[in-house]
Amino acid sequence: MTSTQRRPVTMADVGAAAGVSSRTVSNVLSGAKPVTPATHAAVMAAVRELGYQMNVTARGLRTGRTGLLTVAVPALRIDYFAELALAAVDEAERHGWAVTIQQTQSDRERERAVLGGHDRLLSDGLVFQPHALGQEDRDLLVGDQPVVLLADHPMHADVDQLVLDNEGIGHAATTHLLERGRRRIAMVGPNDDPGLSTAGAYRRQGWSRALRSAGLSDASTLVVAQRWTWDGGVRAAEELLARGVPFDAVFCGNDSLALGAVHALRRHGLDVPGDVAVIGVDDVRDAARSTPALSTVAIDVAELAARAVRLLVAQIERDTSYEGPRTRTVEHRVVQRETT
Amino acid sequence: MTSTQRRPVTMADVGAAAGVSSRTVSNVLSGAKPVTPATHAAVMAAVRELGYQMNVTARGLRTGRTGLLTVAVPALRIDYFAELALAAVDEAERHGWAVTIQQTQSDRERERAVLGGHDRLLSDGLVFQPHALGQEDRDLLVGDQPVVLLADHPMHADVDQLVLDNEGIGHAATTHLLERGRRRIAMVGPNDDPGLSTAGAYRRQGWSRALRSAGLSDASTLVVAQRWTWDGGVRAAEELLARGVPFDAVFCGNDSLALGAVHALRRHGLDVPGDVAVIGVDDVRDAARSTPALSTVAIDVAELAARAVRLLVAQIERDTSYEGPRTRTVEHRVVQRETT
DNA sequence: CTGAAAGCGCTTACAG
DNA sequence: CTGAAAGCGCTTACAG
Repeated sequence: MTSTQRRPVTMADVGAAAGVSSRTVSNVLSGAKPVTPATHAAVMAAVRELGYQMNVTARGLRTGRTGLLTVAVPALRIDYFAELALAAVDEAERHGWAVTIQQTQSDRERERAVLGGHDRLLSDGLVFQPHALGQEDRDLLVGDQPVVLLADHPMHADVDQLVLDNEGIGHAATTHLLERGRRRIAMVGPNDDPGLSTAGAYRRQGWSRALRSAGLSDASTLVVAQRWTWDGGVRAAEELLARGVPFDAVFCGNDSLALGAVHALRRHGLDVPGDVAVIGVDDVRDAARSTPALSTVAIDVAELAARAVRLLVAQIERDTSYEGPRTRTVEHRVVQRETT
Repeated sequence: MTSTQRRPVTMADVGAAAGVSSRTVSNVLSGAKPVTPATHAAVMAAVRELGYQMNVTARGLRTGRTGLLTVAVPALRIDYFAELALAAVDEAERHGWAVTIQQTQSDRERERAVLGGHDRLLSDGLVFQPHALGQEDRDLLVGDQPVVLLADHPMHADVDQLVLDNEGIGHAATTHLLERGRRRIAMVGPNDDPGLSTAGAYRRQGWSRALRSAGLSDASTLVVAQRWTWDGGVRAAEELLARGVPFDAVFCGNDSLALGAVHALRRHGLDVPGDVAVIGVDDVRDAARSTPALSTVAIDVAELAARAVRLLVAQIERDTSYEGPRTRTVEHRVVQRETT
């Protein structure tokens, strides 16, 4: 007995059934060239009859397009990146593209591999949030692959990048706390690894500047959170409490940290914002949903992801609206809710 | 002036530079056949020299494998599906596969297209959570494409499926509320569209059975939530309050609904669980994080997604551990937190 | 408007 | 252990 595994139906098979060549089948299915109504009908009938499905890999080899976009982020465990990735999927679908998601785990080698690894990616373009990449890796950013960079600071003038004003974000958050009458404003976030977490470093600079402008100092209330997650926020708040240094507000590097910190502070019997005000950054979905609702410096992640996808698609399709590589600044705004 | 667009480097180019044929380059890079150390070194040097990157589309056409898995879910806006999709990405990466995510928006045509659309998908297999598919579509489930189904009820004996015991889940949740002394137990969830939300219909049956066993009736406290989202939960709770029918507990079809319901109940001055106990289903990440922490019937989504991916990979790779299509039941367990 | 043929860049039996 | 050649299933100049 031989295997019953049937050979997939090809365009040639459809053509044979319809009495035309595979070229005509291709023209009917792609709409690239006009065909007579009779031919069109015959081809479509054969397609249905044989249950033909186009081999998109073969089309991809021939056209150089796969219809796939890659979104590469540090880690999906972090709410911000999860929302970013999912919003990108959503927007891409709206434009007829599919998305594959890659996690780099903030590993430099993996980030380098995403940009120009051993294999050329199956996808036609890349939305990429680097984290561990250094100045030495700049050259990789301008490869043959269409790229839109989501970065903490400008990385390369010849690449499309959407850049956050992180110093401004830190300053805005801290200024908000000062305006609410707080004077002992702790910060949770910045990693001590100089190569990593540049967002944290810039946000910290903004925090320092706001404090200095108000004639305040800061050194004793900076807490390092190795991971910018909810659990990291819990641990950071506990460390802050354990130190015994008084504080009446906490500026957290992102909302995940802030939500974890609020949780931990309340578990320890503190009132938020009565005893301690807390503000985060990002405005992830949970920020508005949590009780008390979290004040934050909002970045519209969904809009950011959508912009990145639209920009990438324009670049790939050489849309007339595409005006070459640009560095664009992403908006942010303070959203006051219940924790400040 | 001609365009400076350079032709991509091919295996033949690498072979020419290394003084071997493309076949040998292929063998070196894939490791399919052994090569002498000298040849290996020469090829790798040429690869580095020329900056060669394999065209994976061409490899895909030849081998019939793309290294891509598709995960198709109703909508990423629903936390459960978002977690499912992201957990699948995570597990797939661990096995060396990439994932593309598709949203069907619970649209029957889109669900049919995912199974056997006009185009054969670029991916090698499918993890699929159907929602709008009916009995008439059963045949599509057994196409040429490797599939693992995540279903609300058994759909086809010849397909790998991981099935929830939804009646049991409804019964467990309601029994838990009864054990906590509740007697007027509302339910939020089931859609009135008979074709949709079979999960809700089965969970409702379990709720009814538990109430009947306790000698209680239910009819007046069933609320339909058109969308199983946080907003839907807010609206459902408000509708329940507006009716004026007394209730001391709410069983919600999922956690998103439950979290929204808790939020709305508290906004209306009710104490949870003092006045009203609330339980959901799924145990999404927010359930444990919210204040008060949400009691729920936990389904380990991450483990479910990981199991589905492992099963699919085994099926695709014809792993010896793969034992043919099976219907497996997914575990659930009541997790009591603060809302009950 | 349509056919016959070349070619996209790989992998893999066929020889040696 | 390696080379020369066929072929995966499409699209697209080249003819007619």
